[in-house]
Amino acid sequence: MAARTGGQNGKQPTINDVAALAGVSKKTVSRVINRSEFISEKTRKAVQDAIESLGFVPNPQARALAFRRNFLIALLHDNPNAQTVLNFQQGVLDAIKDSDLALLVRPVDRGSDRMLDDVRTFLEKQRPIGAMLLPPISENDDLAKLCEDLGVRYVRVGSALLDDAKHCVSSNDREVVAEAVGKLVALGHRRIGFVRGPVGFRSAAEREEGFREALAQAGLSLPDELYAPGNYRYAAGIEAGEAMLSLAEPPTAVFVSNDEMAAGVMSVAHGKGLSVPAELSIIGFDDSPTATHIWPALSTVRWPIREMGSRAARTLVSDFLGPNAKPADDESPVMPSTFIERQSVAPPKA
Amino acid sequence: MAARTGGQNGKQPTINDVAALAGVSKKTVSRVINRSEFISEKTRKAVQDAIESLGFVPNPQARALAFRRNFLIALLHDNPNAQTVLNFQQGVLDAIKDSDLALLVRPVDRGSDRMLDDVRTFLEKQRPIGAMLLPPISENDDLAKLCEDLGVRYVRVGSALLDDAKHCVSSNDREVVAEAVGKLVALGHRRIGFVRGPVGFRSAAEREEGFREALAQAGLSLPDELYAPGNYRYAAGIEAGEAMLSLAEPPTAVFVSNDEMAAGVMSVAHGKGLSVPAELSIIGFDDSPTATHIWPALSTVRWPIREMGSRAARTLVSDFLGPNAKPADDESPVMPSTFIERQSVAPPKA
DNA sequence: CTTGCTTTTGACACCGGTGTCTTTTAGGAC
DNA sequence: GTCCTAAAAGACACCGGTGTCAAAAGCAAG
Repeated sequence: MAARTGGQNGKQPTINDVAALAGVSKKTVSRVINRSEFISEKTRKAVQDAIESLGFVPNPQARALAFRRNFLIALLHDNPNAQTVLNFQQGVLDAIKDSDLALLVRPVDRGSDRMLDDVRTFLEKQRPIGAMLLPPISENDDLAKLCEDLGVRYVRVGSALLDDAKHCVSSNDREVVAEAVGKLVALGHRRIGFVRGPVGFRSAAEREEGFREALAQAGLSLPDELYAPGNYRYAAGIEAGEAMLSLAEPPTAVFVSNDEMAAGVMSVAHGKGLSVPAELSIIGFDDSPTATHIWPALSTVRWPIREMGSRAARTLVSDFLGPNAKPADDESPVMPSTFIERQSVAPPKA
Repeated sequence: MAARTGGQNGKQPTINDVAALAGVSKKTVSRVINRSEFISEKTRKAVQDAIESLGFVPNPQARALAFRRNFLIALLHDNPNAQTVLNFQQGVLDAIKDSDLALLVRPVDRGSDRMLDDVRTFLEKQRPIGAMLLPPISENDDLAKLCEDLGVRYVRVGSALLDDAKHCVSSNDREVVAEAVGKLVALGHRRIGFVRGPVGFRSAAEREEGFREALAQAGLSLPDELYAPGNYRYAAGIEAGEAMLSLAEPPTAVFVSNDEMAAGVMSVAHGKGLSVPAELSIIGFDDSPTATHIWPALSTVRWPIREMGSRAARTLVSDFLGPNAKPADDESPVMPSTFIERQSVAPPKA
């Protein structure tokens, strides 16, 4: 508990006040703040005391100006889903908690044709040290190039490596999807449906590849009628469910590329009086809140999203976070997703 | 499309460059940037051209320093639910889009006993112009007082007026809950259960009051066994559902204080083979994504959360947002919630 | 007590803007 | 043309820090 003199005379103390009180020059105070090594223990102590007793907090704007560098990092996203953004954000904050950094969050409208200009303006104005790009905009190479051009560091977060390791944090979706689908096969499922994510999304492609790998591994094929397009929205799940579950020979299990669509498929199953999981096993992806809010609870794949946030921040600005922050060079930027088994999967009936 | 000279020679142009190019003093350029009125049209034009051709963007840190004021507003929240935070945030951004302001998002750990100190440090360091407090932390008077003391403007967002209108944006939960429950009554329901939100949350109290108002209005009573405590979590919904639906005479309808718990109740109903809405009507609150992802889709109450975000920003910093931003004094800070009817409500069986 | 070196400290300019006050310019009345 | 006044523009200090480089202090060796 430092003595809080509060806003005495209504003004924040400045470095000059500290210098005066400690009987040193402001530069010396600056050295203490920035942990310069060329300072005697005695002086450091005196300055520290003065800082404490005044409740001095360095003005970040002044520092930013003098350093010609802003202690800000930006999180750019196009709301893949709210929980993901917030968890990621929390991970970032875990990482920068004890540093001087602050986090700027910036939604980006992927659809707009002014998107690049908007981001450019934002980056030019705020000049953050670095930017973290969440999927799906992390897949946009122009955006990465823009950061590069503007001298803003960047990290791209995705379901697979999108760039060299220095600019990437990713999960291993393909493997984990293959593993999950492998479990369906092991339970005896032979007719397994697939609901895809939106075209042009890397995450969707990765999940599909993982799915196909597992089928190939088991020597199974994917008939056209068991393959549905989708866009990660609930309505697409409904459509896919309607289509597949009306078939003469419906699938006994489905892998759906995200939880929201999986909820749609499940709702169709309920509507048709099909019991889940007895008559239809469903696996989703995301481990969104929805996964446990529907009935039966959905087996799904979880991204280590908070950890990815920390990792992304550390990759981006390890040099601002103290000695242990930097991920070792030989450490892979791939963070493992996990398959979560809940109640929506069972062996096929009969 | 301004000519983008890009990062020529690797540096951002400064106000001095603009001044030199336009053949005026930097103060004059400053006047143009800040739309001072004492400037001739001719000079303004010349300066504008210079700005355009250099692609000059004023350095916000330098401005902040000189103005002794930071062009930042902060959003403090304790993740009431992810979608809410993000929607609110979007509303704020709608409002500040064309201004010089930027948004800083800061999660706060309500549980921590260092919470106040953390926030204080944050505010002292960043010195935002103002802070927006989302529920439930908006209900914390100490936090509001802290902002006051630090000279940081604030706006508290809540389900009811928490402070004077200058510091408040709220919804009219009580009324709308009463209206929703009124509809249950109108359909013929007489045994209506209630699942409460966490003790100590204003939002929970408001919803309960609305519920009781509607019952009183209809001359109905609320027997103890139809009143369940809760905490806004799914598991609490499960518990409440187990308790009420095991009764000899279960309710024919339930009002649940948020969607997440409502999903829990619904899942118990499914588990017991009760058909929703035929045998049990359910109303939730929040209009979270979950509401439409469960089956049947949940009737619920929607906060005008994005609009509240815009409104909060405008109340906070109307003086930075141009002439039309200020909400008129006689305009109420109460924004209307709406009852959304979906498939989880029907007349009682028999 | 000097000398010579290293460590510590300080003076002063500077980062890129704005505030204040002064000077210049423009325009109208005489 | 001169004078006066208001509008426009500029000079210079300042916001609160850091960089640079020179000066002071500390210390061992001579």
